[in-house]
Amino acid sequence: MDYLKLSNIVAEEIEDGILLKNVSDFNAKHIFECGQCFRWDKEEDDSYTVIAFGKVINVKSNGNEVRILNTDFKDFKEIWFEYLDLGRDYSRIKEVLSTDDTMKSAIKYGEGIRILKQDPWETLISFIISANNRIPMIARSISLFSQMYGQTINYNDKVYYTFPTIKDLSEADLSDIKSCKAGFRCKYIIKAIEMVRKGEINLEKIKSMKTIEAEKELKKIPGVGIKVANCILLFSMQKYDTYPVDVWMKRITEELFLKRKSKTGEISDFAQKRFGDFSGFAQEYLFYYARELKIGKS
DNA sequence: TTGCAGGGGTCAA
DNA sequence: TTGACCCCTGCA
Repeated sequence: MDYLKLSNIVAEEIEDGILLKNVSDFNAKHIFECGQCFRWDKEEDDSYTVIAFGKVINVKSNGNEVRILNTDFKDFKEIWFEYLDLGRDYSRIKEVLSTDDTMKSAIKYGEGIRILKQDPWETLISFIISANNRIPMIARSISLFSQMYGQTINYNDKVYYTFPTIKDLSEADLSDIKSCKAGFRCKYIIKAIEMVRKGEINLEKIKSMKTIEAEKELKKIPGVGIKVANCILLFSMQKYDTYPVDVWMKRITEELFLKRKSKTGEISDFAQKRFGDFSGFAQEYLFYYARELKIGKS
C-alpha cells in the first residue's frame, strides 16, 4: 500500500484524499473554532471545509485519525503538514503549561487545539477586519472580500473563493471594498494593500524579524495596533512568545490569575513572565476555555 | 415596532 | 485618556 510517513504520522491515500493515522492532539473543532481563522464551514458530518493557500480541503478528526479530502500526498507534504502544525509535539507544550489547576483545566478543555500556520497576508487583512467586530461579521466580510477579488474553486458542487493576492487586488479601490461591509476598516485595508504592493511593508521580512521588531513594523500599517499585530505574529509568523490581549483575554487573565482589574500592559507582562516562549499556546487554550464557558463575563 | 447599547481595537485629539 | 468609528444583533 502506498503511504507516507512524516514524524510519527502515517498518511494513507484514500478516495479523494488522505487519511492520517497516529496523530495526537488534533481536534478539528477546537482548531477551527478557537478564533484563529475565519475561512471554514462546518459540515453536517462535523467535518470542516477550509479554504487556505488557494485550495479547498475538508478536514475531519476522529481520535488519532484525521481525514483530509480533496488533496493528495504532494499537497499534504508541501502545504497541509505545515499549515496544520503537524510537526509539533503538543504533549510537551501541555506539560510545560500545566503548572497549575487553572491551566490544567483550560488545556483539558481545549485538548487538540493547534496553532495553524496561516498565510501572513491573509492574516493581516483578516485581523484588520477583526478590530471591534464580531466573529460572524468578520467571517462575512472576509468572505465577501474573497468573492469580489479571489479566484473561484469548485468543490462538491459548491463554489469557493480563494483569498485574493496582491495581484488580484490591482483594481481594488475604496468604493468597491466598502461593499464587503467592513465599515471604517475599509480604508485600512486599502492602505495595507498599497503598502504591501509598494514594498513599504514586506511580510516575509517581518516574519524573519524578532518579535519586538516585527510587532513594531506591523504597527506601521493603519488599523494594526498591538492586539492585531500580536494575532498576525502568532497565527502566521510562528511568534509563540506573543499573548494577544483582547477583552476576553483581559477578563480571563484578571479573573483566573491576577485577581484584580489590570491594564493591558500588565496582562502582557504577566503572560511573558508566566508563559514565556509558550505564551501563544497558553493564550489559545485560555481563550477557548474563557469563551466556551463565558468566564469573566459578568 | 423602534431605539439604543455594544462588540475578539485603533486612531486622533 | 477618551470618544468616534461601520455594521449588525440583541434586547428593552
